[in-house]
Amino acid sequence: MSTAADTGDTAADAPPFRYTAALADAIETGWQDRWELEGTFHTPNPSGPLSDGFDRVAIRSHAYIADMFPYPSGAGLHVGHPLGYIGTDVYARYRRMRGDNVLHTMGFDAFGLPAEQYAVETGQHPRTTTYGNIDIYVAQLRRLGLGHDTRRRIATTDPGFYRWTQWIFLQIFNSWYDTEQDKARPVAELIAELDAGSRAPAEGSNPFDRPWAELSEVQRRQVVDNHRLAYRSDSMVNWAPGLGTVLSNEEITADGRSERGNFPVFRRPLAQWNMRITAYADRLVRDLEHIDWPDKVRTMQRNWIGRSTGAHVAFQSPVGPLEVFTTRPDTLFGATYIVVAPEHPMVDALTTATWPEGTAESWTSGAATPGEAVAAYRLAASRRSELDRQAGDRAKTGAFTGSFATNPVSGTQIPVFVADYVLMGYGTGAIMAVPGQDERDWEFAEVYDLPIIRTVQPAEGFEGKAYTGDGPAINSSIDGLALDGLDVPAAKARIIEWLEAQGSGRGSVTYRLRDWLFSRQRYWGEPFPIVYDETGLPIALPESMLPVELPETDDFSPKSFSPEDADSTPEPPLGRLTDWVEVELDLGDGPKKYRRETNTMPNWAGSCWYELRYLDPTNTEVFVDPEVERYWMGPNADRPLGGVELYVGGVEHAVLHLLYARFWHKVLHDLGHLSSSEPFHRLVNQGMLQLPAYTNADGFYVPAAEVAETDGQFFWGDVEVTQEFGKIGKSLKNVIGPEEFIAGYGADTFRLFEMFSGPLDQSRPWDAKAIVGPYRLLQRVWRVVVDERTGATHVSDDAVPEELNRLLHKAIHAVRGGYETLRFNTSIARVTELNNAIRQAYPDGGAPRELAESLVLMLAPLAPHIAEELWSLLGHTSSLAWEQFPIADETLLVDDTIEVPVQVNGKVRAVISVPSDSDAEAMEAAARAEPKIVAALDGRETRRVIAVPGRLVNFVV
RNA sequence: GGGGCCGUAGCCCAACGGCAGAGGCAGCGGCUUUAGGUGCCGUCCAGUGGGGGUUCGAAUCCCCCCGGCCCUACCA
Repeated sequence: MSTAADTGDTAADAPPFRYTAALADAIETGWQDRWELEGTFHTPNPSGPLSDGFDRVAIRSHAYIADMFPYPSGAGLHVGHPLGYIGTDVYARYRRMRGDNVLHTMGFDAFGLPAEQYAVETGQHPRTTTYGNIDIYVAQLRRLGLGHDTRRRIATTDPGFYRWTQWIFLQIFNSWYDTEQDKARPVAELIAELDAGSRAPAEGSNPFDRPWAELSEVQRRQVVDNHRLAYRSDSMVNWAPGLGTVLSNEEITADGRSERGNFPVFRRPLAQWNMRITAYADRLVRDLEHIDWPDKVRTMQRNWIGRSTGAHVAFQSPVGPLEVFTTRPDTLFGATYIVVAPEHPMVDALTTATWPEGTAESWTSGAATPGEAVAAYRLAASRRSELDRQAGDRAKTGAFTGSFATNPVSGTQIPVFVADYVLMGYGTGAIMAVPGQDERDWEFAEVYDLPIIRTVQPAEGFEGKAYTGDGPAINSSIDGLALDGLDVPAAKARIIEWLEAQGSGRGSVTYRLRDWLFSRQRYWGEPFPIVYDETGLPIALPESMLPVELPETDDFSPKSFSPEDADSTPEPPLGRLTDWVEVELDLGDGPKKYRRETNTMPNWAGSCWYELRYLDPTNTEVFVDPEVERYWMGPNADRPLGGVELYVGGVEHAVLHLLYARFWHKVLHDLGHLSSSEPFHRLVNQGMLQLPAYTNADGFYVPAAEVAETDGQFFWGDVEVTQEFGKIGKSLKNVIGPEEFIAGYGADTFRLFEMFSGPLDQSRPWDAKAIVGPYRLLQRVWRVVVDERTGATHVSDDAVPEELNRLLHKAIHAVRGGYETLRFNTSIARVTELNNAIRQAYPDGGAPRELAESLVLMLAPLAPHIAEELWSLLGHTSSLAWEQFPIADETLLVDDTIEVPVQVNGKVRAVISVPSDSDAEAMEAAARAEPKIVAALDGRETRRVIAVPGRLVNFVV
């Protein structure tokens, strides 16, 4: 690895005032101190506590530029992290110099499992490790010279922050989704309408057999709870007894074990908090049209939400109607059996006491009764995680329930199976199986020897099994319903019409998206602002009791069980704190005993709204002042739904964080707290750096830091190893931090290097040796202003010569273009080009001040410290952060004469010089006068002439 | 299985549909140096992964194929 010594700038022979790593270090830390002292990056709000100095910027336009905030892990930053942070910083600094009031800061996403697990291992409190890590991050970010408004820095673990996370939870808890107005409304309005009789409880929300007016107080509370956007329900969760906690699907490996600890994970129902994100499914899809995000991410969100249209169809069974969802109601005639998920509520009822007469042996799974077969199957299924069940190419398995249901069109009795390829969480948890038109059903039908009926004529030459394509319907007509001959869409429309007329089905829309499981049995998270009374129903704490602080304890480990103990029940750590859990409160009707909610929120909670708190971090009255929110994030012509102007982060958050944050934002918007209805207008995913990693002959990775290169070959000790490039991470043993580069070359060089190797959104290999390029650039820029031998500033007051002046203004134009489009690599190239020209014209110093100053200003967003230093050496007393970025003189962008190619049949035959304002006729005339063209045309007739002013002339013969 | 992105000098990357090269790394030659290194100057280097199409003109737009990367996956 390179160090300062490697760069060769030893004191002995380098000129004393050369720009070296040591000088860079002094300049950088000096300016970092000064920026902090002067509050250079303190951004004024239009009103409220942070509005000091707003008059100075009131007439400016404004821009809010943000990064996805980091989780402060113990490992610190590696070279991949700052790519986005530097990118937004360069852009933010550019926008400020372009004349905008720019809001740019960074906080920490600090709740979460790693801190808790580390704490459990070491016995240190998670708060200690978390805030210790934050200190390390803050120092690292500062050393990179990021121009953050540090007054706005928040951590999601700060009580002053999570007080508002809890407040937002209460907003969500206290609202319901009005499908008529298509927005969330306060629960109080719902109750008023129910009381007034102007509204009936929503479908499925009233489990009691009586109307609202006749319900008891407690029953009414239950009905209202069933409307809430945050609600409790028994849901299937991933329970890892060995870890003592439930896990999200993302925390489970493909073979159904916990990612951490590799413990078995079991599916079991537990009372959990959920967020009704499904109510927003349509809007979350629709509004993707109006935000400026990569197509890829929008597609991922659309797929995740998975809106599909089809029909619900009721099949009569011995124990009542069995409802299925299908996207292919047109294939109903081909439905030869039914499959229900193992967790389906009707499984017990459907399971018969004995095998029906004549049941084939292959259907009984060798069990004596259907009850035995189904029980065994359900047990096996519960031991597989949902992810595992979804993992493809597993052989189909199932169990026959003993029951038959009636196909509503054909009247056929078809068997009902339980199988785990049907998921309880999607649709109704039951499907009509149509092996003729569905590959999975075909597979299952082969295993159980079930009938297969084609209801769509396969295309000519089709030789596969299930046919999923379009084609005319066949075998699909009875009296009063003729589908035969119709294509798929027409058949769908016709059958839905028929089903609706018969009352045995209806057209419907279903989503893949499920409600968001919102509680965790962990210590290091936000407590819920919820208590329970003697009814066991949740009660929201009043705002005045926020925050509900995470109670102090040394006993923060989750209780763990024998890893195989599937029947154990999680015990949240907070549940052990009896003094905290059992509480006497006066919630308006005198002091009473209550029990606190002991789950905590998932670590996504804080990241759902932190970008709003940056706006108004010190406000103790509201989570964000509406006027401040409107100023920074309100909708305008460019951002029709409002939101952060530019948000940069990794594509790994394409779905979860960005979907959850959009959801909360929309709820808050509906409730009137926000003018914007989307949190992030423009999203850019920074590319991933690929670092060299090395494998030995056995294919194992060896620590990249210990590998040395000799004559193009790589060695780990004596062992020759093979180089490859891959994602930075522990598994490839190729993690490398920014510190060593900063020590060896300075932060400015590091920033340039990170920005120079390619456009921000492009992944690329990291070639550490190439950092000398940007280093040399800064040394050369330095020499334009400073005499290396004397340290004197050696610019002149001469006028800029014509040629250089044109080059300068072209550079300004191009550099701006690079900044505007986040292609900083091209800005750097144009700065380099200009600098090379200046140094060629003035090899011994004496460059005109105007040139030098423009050069420094153009470099400032990328390499702010050296730019500040040079700006100061050029005699300026204040920071250049707020200086005007150079503006190109349009008239200097075009030369008086230009060279244009002349083509004959598209092949370049000559280059001619013409006045740049020549019109097509003049260009053609000039081209025809060119001897080479005369020769090339050779007297032939020109059939067509294309002359594009300023571009080219093309003769077609 | 589905979806997306990307293939331009040895390498990283530029190029409103209009002369393929802005910039850098590496290499080579020279100056500097006791030497190595640094610094400076100069120089070398591809016809755009392959095939087809649209066009006066294609790296750029369209189709197919190859290669690489990323995401997602029994969603009825």
